[in-house]
Amino acid sequence: MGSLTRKEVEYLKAVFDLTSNRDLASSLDIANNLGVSCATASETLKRLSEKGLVIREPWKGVRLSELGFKEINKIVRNHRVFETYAHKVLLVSLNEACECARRIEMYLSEEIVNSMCRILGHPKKCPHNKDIPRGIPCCVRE
Amino acid sequence: MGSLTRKEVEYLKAVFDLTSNRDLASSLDIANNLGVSCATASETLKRLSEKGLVIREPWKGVRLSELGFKEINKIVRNHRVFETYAHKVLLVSLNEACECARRIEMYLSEEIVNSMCRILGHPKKCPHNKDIPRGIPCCVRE
DNA sequence: AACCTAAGTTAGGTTATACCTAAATTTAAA
DNA sequence: TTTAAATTTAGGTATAACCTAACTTAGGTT
Repeated sequence: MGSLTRKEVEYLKAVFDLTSNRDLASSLDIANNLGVSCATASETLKRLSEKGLVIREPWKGVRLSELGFKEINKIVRNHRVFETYAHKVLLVSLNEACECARRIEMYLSEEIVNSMCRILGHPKKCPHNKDIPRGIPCCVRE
Repeated sequence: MGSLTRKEVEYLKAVFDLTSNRDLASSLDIANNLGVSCATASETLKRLSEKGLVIREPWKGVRLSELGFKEINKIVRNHRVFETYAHKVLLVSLNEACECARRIEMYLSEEIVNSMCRILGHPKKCPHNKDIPRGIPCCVRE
């Protein structure tokens, strides 16, 4: 429905990162990750669970819902494709590329990102050596 | 100081456009342009004048301050360079390019835009045939 | 010169995001 | 079983954006 705010994206990214090992991300971990109080984190996560983006197990932690994963995976793809393109093709410093990617990641369109991805030859890793999520049907046939 | 909000950028763009002919843009013109009430426009313009981005002549209208012009000119350049690049190099439809440009224009960095501009050969016009503000020292020597 | 009317502004209210501290509450470990 | 740490709730603040209704001003008409 209503699209995500910048902060909500930050929270989802934190959940995404923190649950790469473990099953659940705790409010405290997320609070530390984002530099806010535990109460604020808890509150925002509650809102995100009401929007259906995370699954909350009260007093335990949160994980991404299917919808939440789809959303944030797309944004992570946007970030990593863009920063790779900016660094490799536009010849901008990696730092600069990453900073700009962070600001625009949630506003980039699939068409533009897929086009950059194609030009780059569908890279599997960003310059930080992190995985670039596959685009379907950009990198992979349906 | 505090950077611009998206809405503030919209207001500055409206002032930019509306004052291309005339000296002052009225609250009503801006309100119509943005689809808000006159009261809301007046209020926001007051805030922008407190931030030093527009010069307000109460009961008459507003114009961009030097700072406001510098800010919005940069954003307009970002928009037009990006949309040109997306259309010409990334081969995305003009509509798509413009839409995405609108969303990211205020977050693009100078380095990235200058790099796109260089690759395009420092074009003077965007695909809508509007002027692309010169980058200094990108398009023009200082 | 007084007087309308349209344009512009102010006053007061609403909603939403995003933060906080302090006070509960729950879980789990000693 | 007690207690400490983690978590949540309650209650509060600030800011951005919007609104309607009431008021003010400027400028053209008589």
